[in-house]
Amino acid sequence: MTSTEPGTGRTTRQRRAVTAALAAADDFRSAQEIHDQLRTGPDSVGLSTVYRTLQAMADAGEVDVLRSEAGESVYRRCSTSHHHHLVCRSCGATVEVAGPTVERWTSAVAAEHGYTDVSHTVEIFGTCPDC
Amino acid sequence: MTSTEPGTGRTTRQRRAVTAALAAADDFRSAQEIHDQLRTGPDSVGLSTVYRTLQAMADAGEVDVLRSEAGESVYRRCSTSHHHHLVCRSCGATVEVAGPTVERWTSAVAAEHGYTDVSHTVEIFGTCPDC
DNA sequence: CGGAAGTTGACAACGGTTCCCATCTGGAAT
DNA sequence: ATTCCAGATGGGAACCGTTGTCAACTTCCG
Ligand SMILES: [Zn+2]
Ligand SMILES: [Zn+2]
Ligand SMILES: [Zn+2]
Ligand SMILES: [Zn+2]
Repeated sequence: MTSTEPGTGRTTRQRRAVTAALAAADDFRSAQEIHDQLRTGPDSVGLSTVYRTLQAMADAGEVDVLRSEAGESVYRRCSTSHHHHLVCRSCGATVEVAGPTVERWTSAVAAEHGYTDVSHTVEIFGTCPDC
Repeated sequence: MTSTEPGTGRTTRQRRAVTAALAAADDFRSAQEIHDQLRTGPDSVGLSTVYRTLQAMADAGEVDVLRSEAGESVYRRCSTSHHHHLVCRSCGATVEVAGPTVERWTSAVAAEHGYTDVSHTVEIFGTCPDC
């Protein structure tokens, strides 16, 4: 236990299908959306498996997860480095953004109040140029 | 329609109880926690009413709402000006934080990508000095 | 080829939230 | 103070995303 390489698990048709669906989309998708999309095609995948696969990918840091305003978890294939999201609230178009400014600010604020072991969530919502 | 003062509704024993419970707490509380707390006292309030009251207060901007990691909505009486939260992930102690730095950064990032009508969410988590 | 370990999926169970509606009540009008 | 009704309440059912269960199936090592 606590192995450094917990293993990526087996390569199955189902996992390939979920990964592909996520790679094809450029915005955030919910587990149910992915399940619906695959269900109509030749690579149907059970809902449980979609949830399991997405969760595993999230744990492995292969996808970013965030909660939609409606409370459901949505997933997106992202770069591996630390970043945040600028999301169009009308069409869902997403831009990855990063910068030392916000990282420094959160660290400084936490330190100022004596908080340690700091993490943060930052999301920006707006209307994109195409909307 | 679109009245400037939509009316605060009637003053009932139940709403007073929920408001008081929220005023007494200094950290974020869920609807069910408030319901449980009141249920054991002399001012019992139905769960539906707790939900309705909290939602109304949130809509009126009287309380801040955020989603716990477990997915439930938690509420807290806060100052009315725009701010964010520094929360201890062990004891829940909350500090309101505000500053032009992060506000400017989010605006700048959004503008840089042509996004308009911008809003943002920022939360900082850490371990407070007492933990 | 076995065959053990890992994976799948239909379905049940779960938990937070919302909906429904018969009943009750605050408070304005009289 | 009494009347009266729009507004408010609450118990339970419905809803919905998510997680658990477990027998059947698949991968892949030897
Ligand atoms: Zn991302
Ligand atoms: Zn960051
Ligand atoms: Zn606040
Ligand atoms: Zn802000």
